[in-house]
Amino acid sequence: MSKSPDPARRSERSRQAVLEAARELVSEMGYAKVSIEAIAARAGVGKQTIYRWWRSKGAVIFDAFLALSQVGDSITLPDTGDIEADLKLVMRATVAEFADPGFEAPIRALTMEIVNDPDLAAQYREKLAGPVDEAKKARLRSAQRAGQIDADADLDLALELLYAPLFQRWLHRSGPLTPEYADALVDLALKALRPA
Amino acid sequence: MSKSPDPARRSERSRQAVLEAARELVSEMGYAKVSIEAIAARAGVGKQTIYRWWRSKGAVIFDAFLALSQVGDSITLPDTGDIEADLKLVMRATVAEFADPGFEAPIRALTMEIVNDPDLAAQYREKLAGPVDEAKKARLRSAQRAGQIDADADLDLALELLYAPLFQRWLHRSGPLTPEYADALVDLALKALRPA
Amino acid sequence: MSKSPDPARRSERSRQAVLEAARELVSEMGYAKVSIEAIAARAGVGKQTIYRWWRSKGAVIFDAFLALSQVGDSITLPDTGDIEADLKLVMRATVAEFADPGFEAPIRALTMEIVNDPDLAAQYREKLAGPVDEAKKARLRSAQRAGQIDADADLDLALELLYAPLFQRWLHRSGPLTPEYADALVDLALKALRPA
Amino acid sequence: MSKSPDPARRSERSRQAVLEAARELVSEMGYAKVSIEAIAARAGVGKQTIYRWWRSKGAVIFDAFLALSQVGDSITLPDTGDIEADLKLVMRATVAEFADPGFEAPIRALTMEIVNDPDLAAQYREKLAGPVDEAKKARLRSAQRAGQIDADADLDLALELLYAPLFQRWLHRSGPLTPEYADALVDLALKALRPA
DNA sequence: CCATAATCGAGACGGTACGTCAGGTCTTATG
DNA sequence: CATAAGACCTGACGTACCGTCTCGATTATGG
Repeated sequence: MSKSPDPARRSERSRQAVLEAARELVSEMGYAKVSIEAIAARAGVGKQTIYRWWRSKGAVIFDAFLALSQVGDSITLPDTGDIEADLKLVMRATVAEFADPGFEAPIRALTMEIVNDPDLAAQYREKLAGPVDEAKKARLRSAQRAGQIDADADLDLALELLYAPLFQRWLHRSGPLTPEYADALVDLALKALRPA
Repeated sequence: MSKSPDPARRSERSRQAVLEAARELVSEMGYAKVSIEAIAARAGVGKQTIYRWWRSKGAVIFDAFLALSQVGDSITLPDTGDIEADLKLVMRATVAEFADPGFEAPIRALTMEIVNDPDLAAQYREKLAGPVDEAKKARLRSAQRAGQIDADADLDLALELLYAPLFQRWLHRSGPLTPEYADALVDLALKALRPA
Repeated sequence: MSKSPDPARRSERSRQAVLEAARELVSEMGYAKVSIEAIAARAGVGKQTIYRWWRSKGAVIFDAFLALSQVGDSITLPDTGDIEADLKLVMRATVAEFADPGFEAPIRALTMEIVNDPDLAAQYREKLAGPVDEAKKARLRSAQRAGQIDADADLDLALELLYAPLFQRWLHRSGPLTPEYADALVDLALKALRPA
Repeated sequence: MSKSPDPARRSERSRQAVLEAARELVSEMGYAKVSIEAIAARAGVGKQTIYRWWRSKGAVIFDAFLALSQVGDSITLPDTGDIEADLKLVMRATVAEFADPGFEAPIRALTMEIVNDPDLAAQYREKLAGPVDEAKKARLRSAQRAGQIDADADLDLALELLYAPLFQRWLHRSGPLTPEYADALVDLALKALRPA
């Protein structure tokens, strides 16, 4: 009765080939210039096989990089007891990641999809951002317990305060992304979150 | 010597028609589904006329909304002397603007272009974000003079602290955009910017 | 190894639709004004389907009329034993055909292609002119056996002597095409071919 | 009141430049690929100047080669008293001309125009073919007077008999164009024209 | 241990849009 | 006022992909 394909019969070989081809092509020519046709050709796969298992080009590429960054069962951020030092470490790492030209294409590709497609945005929040944010909030909660951060602080807002400026600067290319920037951002955010 | 078209001979009528058609079409069907072909048809203009004066679909649409939001010679933010009240007013307005479904399509369209095209990103910063940011920084400077904000604060960073969280929440649809959110954001940011 | 399309997968329905559309359009508006775009539209076929199977507009139109005039396995000209009467009959028919306004457009279209494209000229000779000429030469050979024509005559040249004047007069519109003209031409040619 | 341009004001310099450019371009890239735009550019002339003075691309190109082959006030064919020898001489020359690859492009260009455009065909007959044919007929008339050709022969038909086979063979590329062919053709035609 | 049904690769199909070329008209400024 | 220049609208070009649709040729159970 159902018309949806039977996942049990899905060819894992084809799935992997498609995702890998997608990753390669996005890296080589940028998100916009990648076509389903090209992915199928590179993967040695029929177009129908892609259409059978993915809703759109965006979904394929999204999956491709999702699978890549798939986080383990649980992530934990460093916790030395010094929230400032720990955050600066993490933020400097994040800055470095964004500055890496190899990450440029895929992250922008992911972002494009998220801007356009609410479904993918939800999937992104659930599968990628969510777990990471949970880990970050866990570290902030630890800082709250240690009295380094206001116990009443809204941690979602706190995360935005820390990460959104960095993300926006990268997205709009509105300024340099340096370790100093990361430090300054942490300093400022922590000032905002300081216990009353 | 040059082979680029002579701007003196440009038809203002055609230029306006194209920009208006672009605006209409983006509003009606969303950025992704708009084609240069459709813009030309709607504007009653030859495709070549578009290609003569714009580099890409993105450039046209960008121009269309740029022209729309083209700010007057100078923008000034309200300055009642109370930075908190003034910022909350402005931020609530910004939140309202982002929440307005009528703005959704064009702003996402603009954002898409900026993500993809460094040239347009630069143009965006120069023509749109720049002047607005200057006005915002002017208000912050006034608050610095009034001793409401740390005199040593990096105002670029301060702006990011205020606006980036809002922008990211909208972009990723990661939370509600309410007046309360605006207030909370201002409170937090001002705490970070408070004089030492 | 080859990248050319697989003829086995070719859609006969599409092929027929294209050829018919081509014939109709040439008849309606003349060769020069027919476009591949129009043929595709009329045939309810994608442009690519035409480009996949034909090299050029000329090739399509050529095929269209080739298919139309496709001769059966063998053609035989009348043979009453009187070469003069038989030839006059055939030549009068040919004259009538050329004078028929309904044949004008397609024949001129075919001729245009032949003038420009050596490949199509070869195809024309092989598929259309060749078989017909063979039939004509068979009749002349019969006349040779009957002693009505010089046994040593070069039959290719003989055919040219008979048909080229008619064709040129039609092509250049340099004179009337009447039954009398046909008769006069036969008389003259037969005089040239008379046994020594 | 009239809208047609005043020929008196026509720029001879422009006219020459256009015709020369047309000739060059046809020789370089073949009739079909020449555009009015290219002719104008090469001639250093505004497109309008071409449209003002010529009806179509065909008319320009036609004019270009017409001007080139413009025959002097009168042409005369050799007349040694031996019609066979004289005709063979002329026909061999004609064969050579047709076989010359340098003549190929322009003659085919002219022919294309004539096939399609009755007006140009008329012009061709009047300005080019006509005078030449008159000269040929004059030679045949001389042969009639000398008793080498039937006095009652229709000279128009006689010309066709001589030249059409050659022309058709060239047009359809249906056989080699050699001096021997010229001779054979003359022999055959003269046999047809022999006095009774 | 096959039978049979879904998936697979391939790629033709009807389409839409691309970015380019040229057609023929119109405007502008020179001479 | 004809000209060189070239922008304009139009329409066709030939190409790239879209998403759908057959085709055999594998698979991979489940009867």
